[in-house]
Amino acid sequence: MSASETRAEIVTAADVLFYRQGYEHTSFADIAGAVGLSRGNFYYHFRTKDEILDAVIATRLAKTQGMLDRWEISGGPIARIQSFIRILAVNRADIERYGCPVGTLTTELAKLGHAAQDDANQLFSLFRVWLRRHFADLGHEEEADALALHVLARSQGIAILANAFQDETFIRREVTELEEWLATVADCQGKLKRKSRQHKSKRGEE
Amino acid sequence: MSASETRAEIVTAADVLFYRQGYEHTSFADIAGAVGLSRGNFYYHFRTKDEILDAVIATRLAKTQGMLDRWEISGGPIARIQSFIRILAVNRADIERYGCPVGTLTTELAKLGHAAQDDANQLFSLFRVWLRRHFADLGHEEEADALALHVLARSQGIAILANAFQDETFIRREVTELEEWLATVADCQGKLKRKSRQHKSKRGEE
DNA sequence: ACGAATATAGGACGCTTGCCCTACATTCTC
DNA sequence: GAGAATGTAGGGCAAGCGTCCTATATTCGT
Repeated sequence: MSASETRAEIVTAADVLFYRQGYEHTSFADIAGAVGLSRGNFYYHFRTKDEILDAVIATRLAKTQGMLDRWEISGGPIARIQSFIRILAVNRADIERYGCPVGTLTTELAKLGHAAQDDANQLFSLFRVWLRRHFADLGHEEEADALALHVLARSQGIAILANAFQDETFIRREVTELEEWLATVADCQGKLKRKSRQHKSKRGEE
Repeated sequence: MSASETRAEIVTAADVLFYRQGYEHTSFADIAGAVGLSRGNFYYHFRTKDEILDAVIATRLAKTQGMLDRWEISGGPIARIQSFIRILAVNRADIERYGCPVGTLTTELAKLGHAAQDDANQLFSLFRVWLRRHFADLGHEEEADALALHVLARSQGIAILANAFQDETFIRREVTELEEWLATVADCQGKLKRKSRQHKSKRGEE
């Protein structure tokens, strides 16, 4: 098997293991075993555990960016922000069992004081600037960043409690509430727009 | 030094270390070193690491209960719920550095599949039923639990992002928003009560 | 077809972990 | 003040960790 294929397999396996068991609690042997490799061969592809973590974070960043791009091909800012909110409902089962992949990783790395902490935070930043842009498109230029952080925080909180209490109806209810909140924010924008016509009208909604 | 004193010192040291470094990342030697004990002596007081964790959780439960009781000696339900919300502001520095003690512990134990997971969740439950009771006192009997979980989730989300981004103004802003939200919930109760003596009232907020 | 590059296997290192034991010091009891 | 209970120290265990090395397969360019 080609080196890049094996490497990709390792990263994929490490990705899911880091998610389910945590970074520190996952050993070289765990990953090697999951891929079906010897530890020696493993070392041929990754010299240190940190290297694997870097690779995992890199692919997560790429996959996340891809997802955000996909959300952008159709619909307006409201629909796009909704797509974000709905990950909670879509990935409900995983979140109940393992929590949010982004939140749990950054939390763990923060406690470990790990060097890759900043890289992991980039995952949050990816969502943050994406959401911020769409809130700005809704006419909330000034509070765009605060709104983005607000949505992120709400999602993270939902994930944590869903994980702790394994409560499906809780997730559904909170997602609905968050969508209602978004609607009021979007509505507020409508009023503002009617007052003072925004400069760039690159909307596509309503 | 008496056995119970040493034991208490160990638990205190373990408590803060588990909070700052995480449970798994904290070793016997770390705790023993923090208290200034030999590993041998340590074993005299605690045979296993799980035993220490249980003791730590127990004291956290007791301390939390004590705090909730203290919040109850004065003020009405609104002020009490506000007390809860304000822990975020009060413990701002620690939360930025180490996250929420409850949230990070339950998250970690969930990933580890640790036996004490349920005990740690009791910490959440403590807050949950306490908040629920006070929301019920506000006239929101039916949605009391949902409202309690909502506040809990919001707090957790704020803690996570504050920890990731180390952003002080973010915490302050979100705390203010959460307090405003509480005011609308409380306000809604006032109207409802005037209308139909605090019963059969759906839809609490907004 | 053959040497070179690539890929895999398995063992071994030094260290740390949680855990356990035994020997010594201290304190308390009578 | 002798002896029992309590507390402390330090060493040592097997297992697992991340890391590294070397020997062997496999693939590939020419």
